[in-house]
Amino acid sequence: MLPPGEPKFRRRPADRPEEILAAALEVFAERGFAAARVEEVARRAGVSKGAVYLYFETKEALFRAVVTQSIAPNLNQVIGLTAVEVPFESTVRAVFTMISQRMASDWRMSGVIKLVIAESRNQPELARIWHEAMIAPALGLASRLIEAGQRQGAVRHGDARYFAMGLMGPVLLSTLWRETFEPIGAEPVQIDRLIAQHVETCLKGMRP
Amino acid sequence: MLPPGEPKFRRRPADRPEEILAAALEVFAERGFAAARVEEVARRAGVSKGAVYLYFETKEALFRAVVTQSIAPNLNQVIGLTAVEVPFESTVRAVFTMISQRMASDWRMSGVIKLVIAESRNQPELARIWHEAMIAPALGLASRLIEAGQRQGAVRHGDARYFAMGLMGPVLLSTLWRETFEPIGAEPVQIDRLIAQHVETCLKGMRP
Amino acid sequence: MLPPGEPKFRRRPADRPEEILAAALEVFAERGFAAARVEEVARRAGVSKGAVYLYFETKEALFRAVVTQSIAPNLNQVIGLTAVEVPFESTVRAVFTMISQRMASDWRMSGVIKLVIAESRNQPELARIWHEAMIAPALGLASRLIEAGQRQGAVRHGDARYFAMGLMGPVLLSTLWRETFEPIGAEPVQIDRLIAQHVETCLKGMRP
Amino acid sequence: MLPPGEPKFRRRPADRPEEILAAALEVFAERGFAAARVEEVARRAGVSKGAVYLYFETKEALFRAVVTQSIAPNLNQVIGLTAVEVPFESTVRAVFTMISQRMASDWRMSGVIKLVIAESRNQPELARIWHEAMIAPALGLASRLIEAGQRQGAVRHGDARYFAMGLMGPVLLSTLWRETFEPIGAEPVQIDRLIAQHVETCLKGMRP
DNA sequence: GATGAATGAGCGTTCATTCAT
DNA sequence: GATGAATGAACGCTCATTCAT
Repeated sequence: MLPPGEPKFRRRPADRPEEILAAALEVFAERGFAAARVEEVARRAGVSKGAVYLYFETKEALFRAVVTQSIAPNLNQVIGLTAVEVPFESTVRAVFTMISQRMASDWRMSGVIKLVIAESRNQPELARIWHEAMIAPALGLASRLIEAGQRQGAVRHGDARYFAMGLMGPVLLSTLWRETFEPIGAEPVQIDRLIAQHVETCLKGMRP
Repeated sequence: MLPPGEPKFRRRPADRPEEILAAALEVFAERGFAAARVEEVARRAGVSKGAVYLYFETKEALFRAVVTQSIAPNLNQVIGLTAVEVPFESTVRAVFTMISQRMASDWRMSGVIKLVIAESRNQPELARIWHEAMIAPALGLASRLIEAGQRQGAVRHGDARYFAMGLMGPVLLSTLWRETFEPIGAEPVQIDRLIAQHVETCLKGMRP
Repeated sequence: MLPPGEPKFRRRPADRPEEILAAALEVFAERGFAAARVEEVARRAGVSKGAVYLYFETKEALFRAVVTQSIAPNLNQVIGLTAVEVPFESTVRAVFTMISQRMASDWRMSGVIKLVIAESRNQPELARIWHEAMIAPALGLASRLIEAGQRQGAVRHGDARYFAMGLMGPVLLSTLWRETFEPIGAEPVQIDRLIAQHVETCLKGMRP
Repeated sequence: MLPPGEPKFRRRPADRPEEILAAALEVFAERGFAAARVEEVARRAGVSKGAVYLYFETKEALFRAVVTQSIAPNLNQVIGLTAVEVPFESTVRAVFTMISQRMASDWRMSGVIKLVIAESRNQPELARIWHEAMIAPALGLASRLIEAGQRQGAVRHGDARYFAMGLMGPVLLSTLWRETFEPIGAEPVQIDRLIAQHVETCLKGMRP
């Protein structure tokens, strides 16, 4: 009874939007917003060009969805750590171990970070959302952690926000390194080893 | 350099390429390569659209020129420091003081860095050029400096390249912060202060 | 006609084509052929988009059906008047009273007239059908009536077809007025009063 | 010195917009707004698709320009007649002689009238503009003329606006006849003869 | 050299039509 | 029969590039 050959249409389950989002993240991360072609997103998602528009109003809406959906899963993980009450240095090690594991395993984050940076002028609303939902909370959490360390006498005098940025900077560097220079043949960075070494350096350097 | 008596508002054709490059950097940094319009570059350079094509074969050639011309001035300055032979920590402080001053004063570098990151997949040749001409030499220089420090017993055991990235990471972070989040109202970062604090933290943390 | 006991809100499949045609006339009259969307027709008919294609091969076939089905009911009514043999002026008054009542009550005719006019170049076959089935018979009927009046000495010398058009013109004008200018706030026309006054004027003006 | 073959570009004088408008009127009148293709307008104007967008922002703006530019020349001509003070019947004859000549010679008016009618729901602003700039003034002028005739005892009792519509109706009918039914082979209407006969009929029928 | 009107390939988006369910 | 997700041709609009002036 099955007709020979491939059926022209195939009804798929409700995960179509996710498949399109995944394909869109790939294409946007590779090409940037303007150079990405909707048809290419559709091709990688295994659907026709028109199907993309069944789920997303415009190319820009698709882009927004790509960026905003990247926030939730990471946010929860970071928030989870605030509850734990442990000595300062152990907490910093735990947070950055988690971050480096996420960065190493979740290839999607690197792409989104690059997109937010690259498109911030064209889509300031996305930069704002990312700042408010991801950057500011994470930076605030780290700053408060450091300030607590300073009050406990575990951390020397200094701007807590700059200490936090000093810890985070190499995370960003290694992420963008992987996105930018590894594809053209630069020596790979082992993110977990880089971060582990850097965290120890900073912890020692931040002691009174 | 200007012939005396020449009124300075008189545009001399010989300046055209530089003016176009400056305008192009502005527009590319704001919009990215694909979303940048040649006509907008021409407008900001005060020339006609056709004039851009008198000096640059294509939009892509213009982009390549923007990125490659940004290398030379910075490269010389870094190379200059290798000649000087001073104690390890003083050299690190001197290098990063210079870097933070350049980053704070030369708004063009931030834009180019962002462009190289954003367009690395579309224009891998540019990422390669930047890596070979800027990143690898600078990283190699820093690594060799640190290795020398380790041989002198001034720096503890550890991967020299990761120490260098640990030092550089916050420079990149603050640069992209200024490009990405300050325009949407995020709290500004004082790059020189951040870097100064971070360098002291790392120097202390890198001691044996 | 309805079987007794059948609840009237129960949609019977046999009504589908009529419901679709009614919805299609609405949408085509509002938007014109090209701007009308099949999905909107389906929505107003309370069926799915696919259902339209169960009854009509293509959008164009649906449009043809809308236009051609509008012919029959009116044709019978006009033809009915030819049988009656009454004095000239009474017949003219009777015909135009009927026309003005139809025009005032049957909002569908106005829409179809507008469609035939608007789409005559894209669908010349429809203009031809309408001309052959509606316009030419009606105009021929009126012309023969007037020629009879002229032979009886009740109507002055002149082109009978132009007299007929002189009588019909304001009917068309008021119909299109209602379609075109009343929706944007122009003063409404009372079609029956306009036609009554105009018929008297023409009858008097056509006397020898 | 002339290169053989056709030059790829040819700079034309400042009448480009008019050429495009003329071509656009043709295409819109034939196809309606939605079915008209910008590329076809460009082809008939002898320019490329992109050139249309040098002079008109969007297809809709082009359509608006087509409709609004049709108003001015006719308006002046009608207004000119209000100044003249002549006996009632002579004035009516003069006005309609002028109208029939315009309609017979200026093929553009018929197309625009059809467009305004057909697109009034999609582009109500245009129907409003046409009503305010053409229809209402002309109808008001005719009504005032007839009311003056009534005060002079030259016109019998009756609604002046309906008398005016009675006079104008056949003008619209014959115009749309030419647009709609003559292209499909219907017998042509000699607009000037129809109107001349109709005006005499109405004038006689409007006498007290 | 310099200009900017003109070109036309390319892409976002729509929607008539199809067909697996 | 009915549905509506899916398709893909078509078309509006943009903008890098060209070239007559």
